[in-house]
Amino acid sequence: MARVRKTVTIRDVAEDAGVSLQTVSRVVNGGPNVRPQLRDKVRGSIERLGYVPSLAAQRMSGSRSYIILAINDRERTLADWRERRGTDWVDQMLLGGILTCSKHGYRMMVELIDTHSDHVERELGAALSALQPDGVILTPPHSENRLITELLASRAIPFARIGSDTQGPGIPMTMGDEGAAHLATTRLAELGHRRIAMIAGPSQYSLSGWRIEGWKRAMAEACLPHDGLLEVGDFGYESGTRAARTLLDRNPDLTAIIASSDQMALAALEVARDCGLSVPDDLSLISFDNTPIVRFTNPPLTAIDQPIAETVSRAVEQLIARSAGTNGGDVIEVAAGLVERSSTGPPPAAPSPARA
Amino acid sequence: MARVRKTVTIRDVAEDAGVSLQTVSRVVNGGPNVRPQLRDKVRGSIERLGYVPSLAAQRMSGSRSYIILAINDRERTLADWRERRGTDWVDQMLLGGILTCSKHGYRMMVELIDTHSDHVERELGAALSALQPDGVILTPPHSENRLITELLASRAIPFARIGSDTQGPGIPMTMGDEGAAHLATTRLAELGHRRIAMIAGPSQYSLSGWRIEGWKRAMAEACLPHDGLLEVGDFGYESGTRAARTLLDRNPDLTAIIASSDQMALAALEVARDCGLSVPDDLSLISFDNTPIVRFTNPPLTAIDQPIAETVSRAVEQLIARSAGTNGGDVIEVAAGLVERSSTGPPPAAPSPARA
DNA sequence: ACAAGTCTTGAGAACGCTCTCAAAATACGT
DNA sequence: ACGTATTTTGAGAGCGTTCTCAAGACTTGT
Repeated sequence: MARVRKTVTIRDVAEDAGVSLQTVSRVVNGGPNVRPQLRDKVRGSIERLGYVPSLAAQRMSGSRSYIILAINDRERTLADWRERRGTDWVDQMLLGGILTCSKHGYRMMVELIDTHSDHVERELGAALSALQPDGVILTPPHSENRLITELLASRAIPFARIGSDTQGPGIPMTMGDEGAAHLATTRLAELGHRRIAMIAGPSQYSLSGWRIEGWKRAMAEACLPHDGLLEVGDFGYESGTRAARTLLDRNPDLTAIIASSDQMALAALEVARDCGLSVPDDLSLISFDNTPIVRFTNPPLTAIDQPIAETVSRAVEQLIARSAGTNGGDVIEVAAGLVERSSTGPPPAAPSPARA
Repeated sequence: MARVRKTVTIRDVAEDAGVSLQTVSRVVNGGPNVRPQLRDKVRGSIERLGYVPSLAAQRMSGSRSYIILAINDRERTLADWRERRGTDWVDQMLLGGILTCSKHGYRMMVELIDTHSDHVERELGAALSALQPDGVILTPPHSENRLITELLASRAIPFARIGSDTQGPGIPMTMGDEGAAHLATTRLAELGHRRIAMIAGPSQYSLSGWRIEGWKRAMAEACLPHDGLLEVGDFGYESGTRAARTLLDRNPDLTAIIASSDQMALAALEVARDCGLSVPDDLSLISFDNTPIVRFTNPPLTAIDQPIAETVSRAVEQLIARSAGTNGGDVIEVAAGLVERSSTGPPPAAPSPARA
């Protein structure tokens, strides 16, 4: 039976290296003013004993907790998990966050918060008190929630607001929504489409507005009118069905749709199928998000790829560097890209016979 | 400008309630021997001041850290993320873990470890030293890694081994792999299939063996031979392609395949298409995992749903309750279910014309 | 060679909490 | 009413680290 090993503390290392506890601390934290010879000796002891500082103790005495907290919407995340829709935001945040955090000796924790509940403050406050994170990453819709941003500001915790450029405290970060919508629209226009509709997200989200702007700008640049081509959904499947139906009913000459989420795009695909329209022969479709599922639909969807991981990674670095304190700096923007698959193509020569 | 609020400590509460610091601690931890009247008073102060104990401080003084660590394979997880395949294990662990943890006042942290590297011990050791988790959850293939299980045992940290029933320390938990494979095979046999092939996972995984056993048992019960119907893959797409090709080449009378992962099933679907076989008319297909993507393939795949979330949830409870210490208890099994979609049906009356 | 500086090291307090143990308050038995 | 058992409360140490600040060991300039 293996002996239970006691935890190696900084004291053990100090003793082993024959130096004071404080010197070890300096070596561990890369502090200045340690003779190279001593440093090496201490490093040797650390290595040999397998010493790793306790995060809890570091937090206790020092000013840092080495924890970055990522906030997500509980309802939405749980629903996505339960219905096995995939939880792309969480996945991508983890991807971008964990790697970057660990590169700097930090850890990332995920917290789910009820946006719509009035306990937002309580829930978040509890998490902040318990964890005392060095930084917080907010995703939409939290990133635009006044209660949340003010709570964080009042506690002087640096935070990044992803998908938000509103005034106020925190580091605003966007993912090029205007440009992405513009890119998708322009691409469709180049393919020859004239009637390009947009299924936007809810207006509470700033990014919904940006996407609409990008779309309108591209339409204007291509000298195309956009009247009657805008519908609003809530990012969910059902709202996509409604929006797609309305658009197709109202515009017999419609040949392309840009949906503001994969779920709404999936819904549009289904509606098109119901209407006897072939994608992409009769109708082209571009979705936002590029979650794993859109590679496996029939046809696979052309999609705007949101650089969530990259954005979160940059947010983590910003937060760790504390470069922004709690006062907003410039908006940081990471550009989105377009992944072309098989749901886009030139418009049909004449209106599909299935229509009219 | 909002005043920066100082953290509320147990001392503030004690002062506010006019009691000793120790009494507050007892109330917070639900300790015994506190007069109801006093308890209520303290509760009131806690509520009013919004006191939440600092996790770090709790860890420092007490024996618990209130952290459960979930270990995943780094390479695999990163690859899944990068290639946007979806990271079902991580998703499901989070789903089952976060909720159950928070119900008990715990937190869950995700750690990615390189399985194949020889720093396994170093990496895991560092995480354990830094976090000092109260429990660890191991997923395959870590759950069968001697280095890991022994490291955990030597540190006396309770841990659960998911997908493993091997002897040794830790709580073994399985997801009914034998039964699930048996169920899938039986279902196909009931539909009239006689030649039911299995694409298994690598033999290092215990669950690969269990699935093969379940399949063989069901075949035997249906009085069907299983010779030449077994191929082994590595859970990845490419290996699925190879295995499916081999099976179809070797068995012109093959009418059903059970694949040990969604990726391999997807590959089999593609191979079938290449061979001009219709799924499910010419070939029925059942996959293991039921990740989000298999709902969107054409046709949507019938799949074994692994109750990962449920299993992790139970693991968390076991760990928190410490009911098992580091000595293995009974194997805990959560049963898997079959989700029928459109990739299964009766076998063709005669061998498909596309074959032969 | 000496004062004044700089670099290197260490001692001790502090962080916020829980633990152990002793003191005070209450309950119980006769 | 008294001593004894039990419950309730509090005081003080300690967890592993970093912080502040002071002391010791070198430099450097004259």
